Amino acid sequence: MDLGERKRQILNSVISEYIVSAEPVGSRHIAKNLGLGLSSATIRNEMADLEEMGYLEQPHTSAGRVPSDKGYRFYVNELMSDYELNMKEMEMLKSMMQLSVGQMDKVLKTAADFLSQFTNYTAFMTSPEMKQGAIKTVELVPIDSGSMLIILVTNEGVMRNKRVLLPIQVSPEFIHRFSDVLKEKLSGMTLEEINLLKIQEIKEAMQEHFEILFPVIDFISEIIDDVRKETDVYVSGTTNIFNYPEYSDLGKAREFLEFLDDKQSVAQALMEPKKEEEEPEENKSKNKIRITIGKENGLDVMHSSSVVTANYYVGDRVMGKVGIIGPTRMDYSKAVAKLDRISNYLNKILNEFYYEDNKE
Amino acid sequence: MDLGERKRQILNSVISEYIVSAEPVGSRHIAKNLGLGLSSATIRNEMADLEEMGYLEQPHTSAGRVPSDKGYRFYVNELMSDYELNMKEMEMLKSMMQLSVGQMDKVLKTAADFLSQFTNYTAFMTSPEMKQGAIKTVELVPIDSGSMLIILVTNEGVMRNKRVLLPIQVSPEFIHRFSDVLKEKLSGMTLEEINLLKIQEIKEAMQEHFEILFPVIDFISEIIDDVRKETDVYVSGTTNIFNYPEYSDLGKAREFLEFLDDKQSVAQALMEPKKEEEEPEENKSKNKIRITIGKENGLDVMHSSSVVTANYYVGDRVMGKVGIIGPTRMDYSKAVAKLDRISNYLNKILNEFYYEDNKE
DNA sequence: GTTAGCACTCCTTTTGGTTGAGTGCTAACA
DNA sequence: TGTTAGCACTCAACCAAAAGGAGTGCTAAC
Repeated sequence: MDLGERKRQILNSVISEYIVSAEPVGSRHIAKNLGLGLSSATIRNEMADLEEMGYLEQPHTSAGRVPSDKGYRFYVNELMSDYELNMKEMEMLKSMMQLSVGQMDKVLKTAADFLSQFTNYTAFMTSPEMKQGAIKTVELVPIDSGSMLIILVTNEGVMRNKRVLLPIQVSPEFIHRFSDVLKEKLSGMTLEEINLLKIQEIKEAMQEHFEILFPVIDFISEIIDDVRKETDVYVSGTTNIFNYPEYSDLGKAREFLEFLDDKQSVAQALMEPKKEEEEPEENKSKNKIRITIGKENGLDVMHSSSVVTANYYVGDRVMGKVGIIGPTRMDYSKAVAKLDRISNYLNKILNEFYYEDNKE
Repeated sequence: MDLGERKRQILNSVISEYIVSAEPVGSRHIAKNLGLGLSSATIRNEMADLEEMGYLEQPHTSAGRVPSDKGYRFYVNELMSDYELNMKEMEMLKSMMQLSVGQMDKVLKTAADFLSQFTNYTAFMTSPEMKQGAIKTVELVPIDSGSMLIILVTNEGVMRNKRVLLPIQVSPEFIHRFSDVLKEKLSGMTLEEINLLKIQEIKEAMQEHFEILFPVIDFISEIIDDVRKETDVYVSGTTNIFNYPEYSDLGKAREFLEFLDDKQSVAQALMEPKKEEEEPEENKSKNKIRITIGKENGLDVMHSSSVVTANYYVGDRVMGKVGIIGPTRMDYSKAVAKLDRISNYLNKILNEFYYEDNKE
């Protein structure tokens, strides 16, 4: 259904205005603001039409109009213009780029922290998913006579370690030998590929102290399993929601913060639009940035919030998502622009630093 | 200054009542509630005295009385009775004890999460401080031709790792050899003890590829430094504050949540009463549980909150603090009892599992 | 098709009065 | 001298009514 130029302009104007003011916008305001020499009465008629079509809503009879989810959708897909970062924002961005790179988790967390400060919304970051769960390398490190450390580096550069109490006393030298055996036998394997045959192979190679093999295998599979199903979500800048009048009701704020505190459900909310193929093409914005508006989010708590996400990569494998959560009355244009910059930069760092792992 | 039995009883009654009701308590209520056959008028006189002495306050002329910080202090030190966990609470505690032990961070985080659920206040946990910063063991693990992992286990069982890009190509075998050298030379050392002589020793032992020594030393000191000054605080159950009317004002809630979000200042707030010796003995409760009430906390934001902390140990070295933060109108008796149980249990786990590291 | 005019709606804010819990003080009582 | 009944007073909290104002829909004229 096409809208006609004038209706588009009016809709655009209403939404843009509402995004900054958070107050229902009236016909008079639009009439003045919009350059067209139209009277408020004309605008009023058009707005009534837009409401009938579902793009606008009226909180009550004698109030101005407010965009509906459908209105925002249209705005995002058709009306919104690209936002250009201003000088100050460029400066901020630069300051982020000077952050040092260390462990991957830290890079990701720092990026999320920055994102929340930069956009003034709540930012999130899902931790790398280990889809295939292949082992890059395993290492055993003796700590003392009774315990050792298992270190496991996966395909995607994720690292985990776990301390294991030894069922029997073995020498450090033995642990080193054992470590070498494991490394040789398990490197490149996925969890599925570690079967009885493989275990037999390892057993033969280690010659003695078989008793410690099973606990080790146990721990390895546990670790991989952990990492694999770990729906870890890091959320930053939760208190930013206090900047927006939509959360000025204590109940609302509470509900939302409790939701954000429950990593489990945040993860769920973010994972939801996984049915990528079913989703209409128009819901995607350029550069793989995806916007989910209001009720498009499954969870009830999210019905008056929007989510803007981007993926991050190592090589060309999707590792996880970065994004922001804010009220549906979000400045989508700015949000997209900022997230775009940051995710690009993040990809750059990750690939410079971790790409090695995924070569070959 | 002694109070006399009756005043003590009345003060106790007022505070106990206020802790559950959060409403200013009036003379009439106390007259009825307290078994003594006194009229409200008498109570009124006594309460006026208590106010004059600074134990009680009046929000406004025609309201009941509310305890002051001084009142709470007196209550905590002199009046409060030990709280006995009831059946349901015992059950909960048991369920916590079944949690599996894995990496130390996780144990600590889980304990904090549990603590917040158990007490219904906000819980915190400071990460292990590495006071001496001695190296337990160092291990280098080749990842690929261009990089390796440095793993460092400290005295207290804290583990860190960092990936290092290699300035030159070296064989995995070399890295192993190098690893053995480092382990031999550095185990048990503190950062201060790694001096030029030591470095020379290592250099001699490694024979070739000296170029990679310095980056490694660099990283080691960086890691130790990181760990040492890392004022990491983990906060759990922030949204619990919504259960208490003192935060039912949006501004208050916001202020407090923003404070909790800023790990830096939380750390500061918790570290403050470090001048242990100066502190009057009475501020300490039995079993090393420390209570800081209202304005006793340095930071402004904390002026209407109280903090209850305990230390946790490995061996008999203090590793960090666990505790809870709540309104000054906190149920101190319950809070102390619960924290006591949990910190004891935590110590048990930590010592069973990590004590090895600190033997010898 | 556009617009001026006007009655109408309904939220928001203000105002003022009422209620009730609780106090301090005084005077009488044991 | 300590305790108590009585009473005037204070002040937050609640409620209802009134005023204000932004914005609409509709009608009639341009």
